[in-house]
Amino acid sequence: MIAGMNLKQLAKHLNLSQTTVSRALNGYPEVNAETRRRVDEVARKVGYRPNPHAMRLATGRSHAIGHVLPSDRMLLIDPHFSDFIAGAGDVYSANGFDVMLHVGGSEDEQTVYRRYAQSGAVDGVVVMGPRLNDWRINLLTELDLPFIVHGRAGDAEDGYAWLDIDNRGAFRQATKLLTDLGHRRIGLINGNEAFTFATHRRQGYEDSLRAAGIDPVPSMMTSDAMTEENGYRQTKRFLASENRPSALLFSSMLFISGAMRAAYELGLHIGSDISLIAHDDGLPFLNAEGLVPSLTTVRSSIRAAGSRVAELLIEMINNPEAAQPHELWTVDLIVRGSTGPAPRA
Amino acid sequence: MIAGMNLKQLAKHLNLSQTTVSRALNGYPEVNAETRRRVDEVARKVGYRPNPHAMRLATGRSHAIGHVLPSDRMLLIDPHFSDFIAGAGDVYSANGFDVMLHVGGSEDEQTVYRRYAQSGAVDGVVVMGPRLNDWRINLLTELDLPFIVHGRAGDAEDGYAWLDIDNRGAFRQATKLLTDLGHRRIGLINGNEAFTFATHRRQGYEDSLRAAGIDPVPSMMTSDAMTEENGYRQTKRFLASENRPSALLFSSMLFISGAMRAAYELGLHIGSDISLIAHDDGLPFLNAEGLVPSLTTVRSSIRAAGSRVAELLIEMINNPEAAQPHELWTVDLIVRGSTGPAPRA
DNA sequence: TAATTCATTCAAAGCGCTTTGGGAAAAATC
DNA sequence: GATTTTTCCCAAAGCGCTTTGAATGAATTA
Repeated sequence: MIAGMNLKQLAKHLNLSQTTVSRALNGYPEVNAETRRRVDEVARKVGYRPNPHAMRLATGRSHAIGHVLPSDRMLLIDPHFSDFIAGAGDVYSANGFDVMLHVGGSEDEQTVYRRYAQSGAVDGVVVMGPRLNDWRINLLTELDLPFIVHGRAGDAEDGYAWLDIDNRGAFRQATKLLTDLGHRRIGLINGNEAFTFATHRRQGYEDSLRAAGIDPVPSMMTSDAMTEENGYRQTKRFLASENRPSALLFSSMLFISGAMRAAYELGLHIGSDISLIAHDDGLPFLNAEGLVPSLTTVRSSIRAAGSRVAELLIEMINNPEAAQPHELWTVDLIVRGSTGPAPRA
Repeated sequence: MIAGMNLKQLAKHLNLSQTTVSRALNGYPEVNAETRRRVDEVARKVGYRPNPHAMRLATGRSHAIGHVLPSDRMLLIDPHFSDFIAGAGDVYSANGFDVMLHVGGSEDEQTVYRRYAQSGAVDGVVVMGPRLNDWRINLLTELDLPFIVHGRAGDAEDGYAWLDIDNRGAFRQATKLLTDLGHRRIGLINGNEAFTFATHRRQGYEDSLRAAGIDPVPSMMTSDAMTEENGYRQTKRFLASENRPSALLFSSMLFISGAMRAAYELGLHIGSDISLIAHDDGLPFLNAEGLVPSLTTVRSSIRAAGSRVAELLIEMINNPEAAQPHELWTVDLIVRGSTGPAPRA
């Protein structure tokens, strides 16, 4: 294990040219099997590591993936992000990719993308938390920087790569469970509907209401940052209103503890007086099954999505000709103890 | 705005040598004021951006900071991390630094650090979630890679740069508040004590118990992953035990909603039957003030710590001769509604 | 006026890698 | 046996920047 060993030295050490060593190391065919073996062996023995900057300069490829998080968009700098990146990170490093993270700062988000594209600082980027007709998609397309969207940016689903969960279907299922149980007044405590995932969830909710002959009304829906406090406040508001809902649907587990507190405070029994369903991203510190009563959820691991998004992006980078991937993941409804038949009026 | 403009072209465009242009752009003194002005102007006009890889290769400096997160150490891949990085990220990008994030993957953590050091992939690293006598400190010192620890690794506080909050003092204060209020049976629901922050908190708790003439006993302490579920379980266990504590101290807000649920379930009134204090890292989705009753906390923003850690590290990188920074932040005790006098036995 | 110094600028040599364009020996073809 | 291919390897150019070592003319000093 020699510290600052570089190609030149390694080549001299082997009595070979840099060219041959480089080729041997990078798996090019025009090198004798025995030579390659020797090179590999010695390289390993001396702990040779190509200098990444030199490699990048020479190849123009950075072996890095960009994640850009605006700091004003607080909703992303949140636990969902770390779980997503935990999933993606595994795949990145398994494939020799680094993550370039850019958070907030003075430089405007658009400039960051332009810089990435022009300088080749990253080989691709992941777009998280897309909004309706997100401008990033146009920009990145124009810049010709490979990217994949976690989620979708609206109705036009072609023209860019994405992986999304079926939020609409999930909330359709969840709502249907409730209507099937006889609930007629069902409140939706949604995330910020500037994000498409939230509007999709509302649509699913409305779909099933209509299918059950119920008119969706705005007074039964809220759209807000996903925090414990909002969960508490909105739940309390709903449950304290006259003609209160008998069931509530939440866009995030982050709402739930607040919601449960509100129910406790009002002396309502969860699962009978009031039914609760939440979307569960599988955040490790918030376990739906461990709640009392255990929580009925529509569940899809955001971490798994992170891994898969990473895989797809790397494939796109390695094979730019291939078709843009589009993956829509179905979401499982897991019925647990927090849902029950609608109480008789 | 010309796309692929490089130094050579820019120099030709200006009728100057690359040398002069480079120097002008980088603020070296040996260039005429008027020339510099011209260079700056034209560079801006054509949108010239130096190729970072070339820059890195030439200077050996990467302008990047490494954050390495082992995926097995789940406690770090959690909301605390994203808030920390949100704070740090602002500072990084304001100073032209990128974040290299490495999460899990097959490559072992030590190898990643070695690679970073040898290849100059990063100019420095941030060590998060230190344990007692954390091996990373020795390794990084040996590798001569600038680093700063968020937290401390044990008793020897010299020999490495760190920024920590006064966890011991914080829990001393919190515990003292409780003993002053007459509480004698105080439970500690701590994070995993493999991490130094948690042991420091226990020490603070024990300090104040002793000061009040109370013997700390293991049966009044737990040490566990900071999840909602553990908060619920441990609280319930404590409160259901005979001779139950009249006050509980929590190492994280993540425990709290679970704890409050447990109290509600047992019909205990928070703030009178049972007093609660938690450490509050200022996670945006979990607001102590918004709870009902509002929660007494010891509070220190992890996001602010992130910014400051970033600043310090950048200073260290820019000025390697300077003394290693050590910052110990005091923590504020904020008394709110969840604490009250001990109930008469 | 001659000898120094200063202020600017430049050409050229790296940084450590990949890749192009040969080239010599060995193997295959005629 | 002569010619063509193949196999394997190399020298050198290039990626886009920084930095060293000189060179020029102007300004200063003696």
